[in-house]
Amino acid sequence: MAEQVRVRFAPSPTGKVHIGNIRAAIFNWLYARHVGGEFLLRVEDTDLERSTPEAIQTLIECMKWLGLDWDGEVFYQTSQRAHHLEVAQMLLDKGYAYKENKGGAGECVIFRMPTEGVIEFDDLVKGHMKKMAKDTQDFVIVRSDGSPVFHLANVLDDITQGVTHIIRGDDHVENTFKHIMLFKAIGAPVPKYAHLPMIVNNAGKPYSKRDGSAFVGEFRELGYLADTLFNYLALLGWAPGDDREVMTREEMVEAFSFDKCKASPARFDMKKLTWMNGEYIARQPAAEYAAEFDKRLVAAGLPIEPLGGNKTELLAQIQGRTKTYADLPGPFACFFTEEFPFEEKAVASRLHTEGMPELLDQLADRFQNAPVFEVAALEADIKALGEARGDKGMGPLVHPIRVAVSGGMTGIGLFEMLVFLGRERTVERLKRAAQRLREGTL
RNA sequence: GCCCCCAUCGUCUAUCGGUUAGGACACGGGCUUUUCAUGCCUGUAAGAGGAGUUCGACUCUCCUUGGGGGUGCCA
Repeated sequence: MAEQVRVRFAPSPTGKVHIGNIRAAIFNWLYARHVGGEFLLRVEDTDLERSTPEAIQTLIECMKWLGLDWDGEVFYQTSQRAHHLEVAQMLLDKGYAYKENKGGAGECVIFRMPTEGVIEFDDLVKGHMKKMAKDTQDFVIVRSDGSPVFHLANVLDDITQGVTHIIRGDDHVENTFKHIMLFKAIGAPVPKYAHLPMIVNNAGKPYSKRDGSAFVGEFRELGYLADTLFNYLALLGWAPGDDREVMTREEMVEAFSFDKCKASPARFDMKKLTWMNGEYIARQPAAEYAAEFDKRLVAAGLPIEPLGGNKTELLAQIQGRTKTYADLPGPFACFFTEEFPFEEKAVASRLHTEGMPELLDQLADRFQNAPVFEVAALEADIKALGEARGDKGMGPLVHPIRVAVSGGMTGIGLFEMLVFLGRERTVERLKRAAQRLREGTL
């Protein structure tokens, strides 16, 4: 009977959750779900300075937001202090560790590393790893102030939690040689290890907050979906082996394996993340999208009902054009208020031309007298007018109308836009723009 | 300095000795439509360098170079 797989995510709560860290959580989760094992959450809160209840709360919120559900109760490292110290004493008694007054700070407990032979292990992603014992050094396991050090606490907790696979960042490879000796000294089985490559910036250096958004919360605020971030991060250092990229959780769980993990660092590409977010937004249920849209309207101080037209139909037009929620309401503010902003560049390039006020007035009249105010009819009419004027395409008419009516150069299809706004409002906005151009206030 | 690891388009990656080295993002061109988008078609673009093993190397071995990690009474 195969042993039950048990993995863990063991962050120290620092208030913010770094993407490199959460990616380790994602890989742990993916592996646990793939093999039907358990995914545990251990909070390494031994740094009393930084481990505040708020920091722990933030961590848990990020986990929940990303759908990284863990099994069992949250395990707090501080609860194990007595046990850590007990084992340290045992190690001392058995001669695996010794006391020393290093640098005069008082006596600390130091673990003895071997001086001969090799220490080796098979990393699930990096392959066979080995180190000569002579290249290792003894290390402190209990500080002179009596507190257990990371190495001791981490290993001991993994033993008491019954962790079978340790999946963590590449920066821990060197620690592994120490930890293996600790497991052996304690007489516990050595778990399997999988070290994930680091996420780096454009310069190939570790990705930090200086490179842009580096914390989970920031991506959330910027309007990225949890599913997007999860999917994108899963693809940094792992690929299913075929050409799939946008995948469901189930597909990722099914396809996950360590031998498809890369051993080299991966760069974080904001552009691809944004593209993927657009894919996820386009696939969102309309109601969910509408709820997010409303949040952004409220945040912008706008009413949640459009000035005219059917909101559901309007959002259906906008949804497929949304890359991130941070873009909202942006160019779509014109559907909700008369106080929409005019983009300076758009005005300069499309409206500040000879005879524009007259043209806008002419168009206003034309719309006023159009027999029907519908997409197809309006499009045919403008096309006809353009041809009569000898224009090349509809651009010379469409661009000015768009800017006059919406303030910008992007948005939904122009004629759909006009119909949503309605005849009256369209005519009024065209005339107002013409007037402001004459006054020089636009 | 010493130790460990890594190396395919600009980026993320596929390839597990024999391929016109594939896909995606980004970028360029075209069509739908010289309106915003989408969609579709399409172009540019890669095995760091050098030895070796082999009938045959991106793939295996070694060296060089480049990059990353570690070298705390941090985690």
